[in-house]
Amino acid sequence: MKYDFTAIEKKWQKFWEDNKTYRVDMTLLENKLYCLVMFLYPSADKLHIGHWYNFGPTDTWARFKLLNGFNVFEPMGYDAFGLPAENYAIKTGVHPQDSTDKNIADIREQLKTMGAMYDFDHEVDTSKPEYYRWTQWVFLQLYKKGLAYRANAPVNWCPKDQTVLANEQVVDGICERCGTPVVRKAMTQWFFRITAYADALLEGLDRIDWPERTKLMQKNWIGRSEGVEIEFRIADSDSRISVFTTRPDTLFGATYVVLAPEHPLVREVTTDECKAKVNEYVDFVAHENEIERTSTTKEKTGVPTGAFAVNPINGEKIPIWIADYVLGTYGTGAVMAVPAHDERDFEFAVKYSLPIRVVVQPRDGKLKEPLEAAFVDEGLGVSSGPFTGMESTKVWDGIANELEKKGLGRRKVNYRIRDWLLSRQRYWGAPIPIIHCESCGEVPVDEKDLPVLLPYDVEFKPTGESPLARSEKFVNVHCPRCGKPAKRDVDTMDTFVDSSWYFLRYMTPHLDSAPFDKDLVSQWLPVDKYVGGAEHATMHLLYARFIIKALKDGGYLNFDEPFQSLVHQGTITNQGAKMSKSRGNVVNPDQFVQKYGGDTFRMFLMFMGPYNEGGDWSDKGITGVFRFLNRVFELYEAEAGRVEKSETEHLSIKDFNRAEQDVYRKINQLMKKVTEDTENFRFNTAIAAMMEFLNYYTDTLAGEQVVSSAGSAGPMESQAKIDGSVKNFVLRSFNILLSPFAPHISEELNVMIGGKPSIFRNKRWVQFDVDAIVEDTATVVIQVNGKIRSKLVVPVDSDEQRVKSLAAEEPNVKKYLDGKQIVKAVVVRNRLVNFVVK
RNA sequence: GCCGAGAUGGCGGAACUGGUAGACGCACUGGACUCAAAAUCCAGCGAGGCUUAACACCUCGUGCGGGUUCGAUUCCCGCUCUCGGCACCA
Repeated sequence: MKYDFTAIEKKWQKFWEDNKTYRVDMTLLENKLYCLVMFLYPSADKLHIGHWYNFGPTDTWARFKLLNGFNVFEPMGYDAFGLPAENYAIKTGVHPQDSTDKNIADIREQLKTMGAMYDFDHEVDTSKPEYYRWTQWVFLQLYKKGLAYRANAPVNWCPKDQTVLANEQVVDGICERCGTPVVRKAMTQWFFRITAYADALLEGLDRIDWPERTKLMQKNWIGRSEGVEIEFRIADSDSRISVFTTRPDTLFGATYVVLAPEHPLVREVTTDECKAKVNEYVDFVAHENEIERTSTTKEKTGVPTGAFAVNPINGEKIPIWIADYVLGTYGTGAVMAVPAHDERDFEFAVKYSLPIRVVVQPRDGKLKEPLEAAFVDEGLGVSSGPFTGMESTKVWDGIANELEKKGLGRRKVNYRIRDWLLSRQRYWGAPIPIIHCESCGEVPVDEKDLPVLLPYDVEFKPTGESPLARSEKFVNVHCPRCGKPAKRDVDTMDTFVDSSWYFLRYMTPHLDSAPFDKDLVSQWLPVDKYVGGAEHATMHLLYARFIIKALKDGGYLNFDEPFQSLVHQGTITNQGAKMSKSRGNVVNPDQFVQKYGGDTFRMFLMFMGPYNEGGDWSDKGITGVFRFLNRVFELYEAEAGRVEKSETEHLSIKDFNRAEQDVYRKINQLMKKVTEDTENFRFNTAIAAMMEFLNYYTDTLAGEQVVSSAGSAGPMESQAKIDGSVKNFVLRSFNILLSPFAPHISEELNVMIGGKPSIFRNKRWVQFDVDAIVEDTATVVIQVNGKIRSKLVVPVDSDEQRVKSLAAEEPNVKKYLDGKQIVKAVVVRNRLVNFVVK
């Protein structure tokens, strides 16, 4: 019989479903293990290779842990709100809810062909009222704690599409959909105060097992910097300009002050003579679009205001400029410029002939003046009043102390991270549960009145305002506080809010009385292993950490880091580009499942290379995995009749002949290798080792055939003959090793050799025999002056002197030693001998 | 520009703490089976040289240039290129 993967896979998928094989008893907490993949966006493209690459190997790992006795919970769900469904609706008129529901139904069927351990009774769907009701609840908890607020803020606006864009839709300052440059437009928006958690988010990184580069990305994104906020008095005025600097040690070198063009003091300080130029410039900057404004390659521009500021450390009067290289949104929106020690100030000062004054010299030598570039390192203070001659760090503290004493400055920590703008002027999302009342102002919807239902019948074509604003039924309500007519907030929430807490909902997806079961969540969380793409490093992974911390502070959770251990699968590209529908290079996994089966396909994805590296897609090589499974199937089919069909098999190692010892050692080595590799997501090498073993084992059996058919007596026969008990052991062990990788075929093989289904109910991983792994011979490499001249097979741990003299006797070694003087001989036990000769 | 990761045969990739580079697989070549093909099986497969009766043997070889070491894909210094992130954050 041939390996009929289609029949086998169908059969076992049905078996698993009928027997609820993967149902998890949530109340069994011993050895609990929460294995999570980032849930999926149910697009019309359905599952692509990238999903399989994320989910398949993770399922292998989860099965491996299950067989090792863990009570593994591996759920799947749908991040169903979001822009693509809405854009699709705008284009085709199909309502997002209809297309989403259909996509989910299709995708669920596709998921089943993968053979993963999902219990579909635990699915979550963020677009269903039973879910988003609680997303709104999350919003209200943050609102109650003052962590959600409304403010006027610039948003990304596409003038062509007449719509607000999410940050993810703006690629290099261009609207992802139509290619028009995005402009900034001020609108009143909702924010989460993630900045209040900046330090907590940094601190938590030290406690979690995440890829270092991801932690570093978050660290950089948060961008904590310690500095001093310094007050510059404005000459002939009572006003002051506050600047933030991380280099107060260079304060003596400040030769001008720069305000951001949108700084509130600009109008106040500008002198009459400069007014025209300044207004013109402010206007010019306001019309720059996002790319122009933030481009680092663009030449800096600016104009003087005519006013002067007084340096608080030495009373010097220095000019105040405005320039586009100072951001209104960071620090105080104003900087002190120290051209000698800051690259940007240097560039600007050179362009506008502003003075450049060196106040830090390198410890070894002097800077050549005029400077060719800013000297930004630390060193020794010069021309710095009482601080001259001191180390930069000393000057830093000295000046900071001095300013604090005089009340002209204070130490301050600034962050690069901004508050999370979460409102979207879009339809397909969870409505923000706020009511605006003329007399009461902002009124949160009462929790018992949740969910605020998203109306189905809404015109969602973009016009620049939120589609919900056009639904009178939705908008017009009575104020819950005073009863007067009021209006609902018409914005919806960023889908990253939905995905910031979904993993709490999986335990009890249909719970009606609360967002999650506090007891279950406190016992199953944090997630033990989270697997998903690195592209979420500074978005979803940061947002979720923040929401969890906020909920913990609200008293709802007993942990503050949601994902204890994180793994990123690599990205699968196609011809070097990310797969996406717009590029038309998406590869559909179904064709491979049809041609080779789900087992082969998921195994091939694991065999391609290191899991965290991904790579460019090519189906070259899938035949190798397919052949492997075919050969495995044939081996079991051929051997099934010849092995003992009992599960309790005691091996009497003492009686092993040479061939049996070899086989036993190799299978034990394999157990160790596959166990360690799978644990650490090194699937490719685990599979290679299984292939290697299969090659070895079929060769061995072939040798046995030759000997027995020849019928010759003597030592050869006794060496090659392998007892049924050993074969039985090999087949059982090998199948267990294979089962997390190719679950369908393994269930089938298990039955063929007399096992009871299901492997994943029996939960028995292999236990390797430590003593059996050790080789009894070693190949020692013999080098002369580091070049390999011969090899020697010796018993393990042979006497060094003996190995050395044996080595020297090797003909090809002797050749190189003759007539030379042996200066030294390096002997590494069981590995090599290196003669150093002159 | 800054931060991070990486570069190994025709291709994907192996190589434990510095110790046989190229495991495993693909592709390719030759052979067996077949009327033929597919599938399968066997053998070969980094480059070059020498001897080819054969086993061997020799030189070079892990992006480039140096260094440390008896010995470097592995460690150090300096480059080049590729990928990912950030984008004037003072």
